Amino acid sequence: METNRQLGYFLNKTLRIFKSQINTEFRKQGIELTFEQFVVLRMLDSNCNMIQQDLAHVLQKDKSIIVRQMNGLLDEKYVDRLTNTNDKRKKNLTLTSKGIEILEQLKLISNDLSDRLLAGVTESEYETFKKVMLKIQENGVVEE
Amino acid sequence: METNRQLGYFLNKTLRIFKSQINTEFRKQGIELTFEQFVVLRMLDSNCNMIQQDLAHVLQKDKSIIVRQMNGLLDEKYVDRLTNTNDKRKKNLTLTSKGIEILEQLKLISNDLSDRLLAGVTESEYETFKKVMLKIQENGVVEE
DNA sequence: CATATTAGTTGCACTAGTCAACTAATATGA
DNA sequence: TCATATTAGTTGACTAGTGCAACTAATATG
Repeated sequence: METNRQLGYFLNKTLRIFKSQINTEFRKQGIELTFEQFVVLRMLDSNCNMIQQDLAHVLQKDKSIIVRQMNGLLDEKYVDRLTNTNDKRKKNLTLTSKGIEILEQLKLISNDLSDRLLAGVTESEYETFKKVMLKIQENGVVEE
Repeated sequence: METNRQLGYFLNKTLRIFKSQINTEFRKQGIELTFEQFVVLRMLDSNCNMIQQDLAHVLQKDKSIIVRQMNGLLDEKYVDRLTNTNDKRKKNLTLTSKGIEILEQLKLISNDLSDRLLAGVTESEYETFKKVMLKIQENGVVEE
């Protein structure tokens, strides 16, 4: 494979475009959430009873970041955080009905934006694109 | 194309892995530069006599961000910033020899990391991957 | 020549992320 | 059992990156 692939450069620029446009759309629709919080909400929607450590692990973030992002979501009552009765260290996270509701709106915005940004990209090209990113994520796991 | 592609999610997680690992490697080698500054240096290396607005436009960032990133590079004497004699509003940016030198080191780190993260990805898959990102960037251009 | 535009700069506010220290709860093993 | 280690969560201090608005200085435009 050739050198100077500029992997980081391409990823960086592409994500900045995505993030800035989705955040702009959130503001336009009066939604006071960030893209990162959207990712967390989506994660809680598809995985039941996650705790903060699970989120930190899946998203490959420091647990302190999760705490802070969660605080915002709790303040706005999008998420419930309940201490696990079997293990009082753990706090189970679940979406409230308000959270489920806003998530539907956020998904619509995200899907519309993705449609627009991926115009002209075939299904098979997108599959390859996703496959490469999953491979990078797999290769990027840091051994402890 | 299916909905719920999670374009942002994949991009976000992949880039976070890349950035955090390249910044760690920079620190390990005693390099006090960030990934973003590396991108800027690379850009100045391949495009002669850019001004800050050019950088802001190519990188799709606010011009104020460029000013601040440039200040750090100027302090460390990796870059020269000279007022254009024909148009005194503009400031031409060029790499110093120190800048060219460190850039070679940064490129090595970046290429090594990319090699590691892209292990198992074929040349043609990477080409498709890049093509999709370029398409997103093209579709993401905001009309003024 | 008045006005608009452009390039750069600065201040302010905020999100994201890193790191270290800390508490509380639970697990482990001599 | 009980000292010790580990785990989950929290907080504080710090830095990088970003976005926006206001501003200066220089140039372009009609």
